[in-house]
Amino acid sequence: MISTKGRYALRVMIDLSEQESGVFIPLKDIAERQEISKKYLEIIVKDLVKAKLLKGSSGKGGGYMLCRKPEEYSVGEILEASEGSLATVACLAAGVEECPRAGKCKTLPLWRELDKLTHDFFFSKKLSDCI
Amino acid sequence: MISTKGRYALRVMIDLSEQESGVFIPLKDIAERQEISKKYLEIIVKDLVKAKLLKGSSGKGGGYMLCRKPEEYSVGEILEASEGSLATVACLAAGVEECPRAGKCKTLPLWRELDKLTHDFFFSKKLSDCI
DNA sequence: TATTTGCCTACTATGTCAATAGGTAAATAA
DNA sequence: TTATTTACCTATTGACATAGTAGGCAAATA
Repeated sequence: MISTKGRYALRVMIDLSEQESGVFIPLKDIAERQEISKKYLEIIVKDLVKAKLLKGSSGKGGGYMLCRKPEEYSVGEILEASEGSLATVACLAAGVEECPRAGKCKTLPLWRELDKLTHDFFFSKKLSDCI
Repeated sequence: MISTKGRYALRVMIDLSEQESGVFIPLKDIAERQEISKKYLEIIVKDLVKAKLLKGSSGKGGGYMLCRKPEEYSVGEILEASEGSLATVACLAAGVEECPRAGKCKTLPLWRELDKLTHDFFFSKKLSDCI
């Protein structure tokens, strides 16, 4: 289940794609257009900046700006930056030591298949496909 | 993210598929084979019984039994019975009033597409495919 | 009647989600 | 220089879900 963090992150990125490129857009404006609390968005854009998907500038005339063109972002990397992991089951999340039952687990192949399906979906989809 | 409830439910159903059909299998045996706490499994099989995927019988010689042949169960109905909903985003969960932004939401088509993708995956996959 | 099994209610510890609150730092314009 | 605007930082909170545990009652069989 994709949480509000991931969904809002995607909406922020889409919102920025629709604004004039090359200028910093204040978070306040994005929050108003998207009808999302600015305070909460601060948390979300922080992750996006950390992942180098956005850059921010303080002070008057500041705000946030895309680092690349919309067609150069995959939806997957945006969601991964905000959600942390897109794994569909805990056993397949990155940085988790392998389950001792993995060898005999009858369900693992199913989860791997699902994981690949959603991963391919998210990473083939571009931000520009959402405008 | 599929939780332990759904994952364990599937393992119980697979386990039963591998036992002699037509006889009741005690939950204690399933719990030992699957290395899952019997107490926790009680909660899980209760949902499966309620959804008519399993039938239970009390007393000596009792236990749980499949209601149909393994090829007649989809993985989707098993997961839905234990997880409650397989919706990938809150906005698409059953019984939720439509978001007021639905008409102009740029992300909704993406979530619908994802939801269809996973739904089709889960419901085309049969229990017999997991043995 | 004893034993085995399912079935029922209640409880709990931990963590995540979805925010809110209240500041500091940086940049610009008057 | 000063006021204003903006990002950026840490901390806190209430509600809920997750992943179980505990202890018993009811039913069926040997």
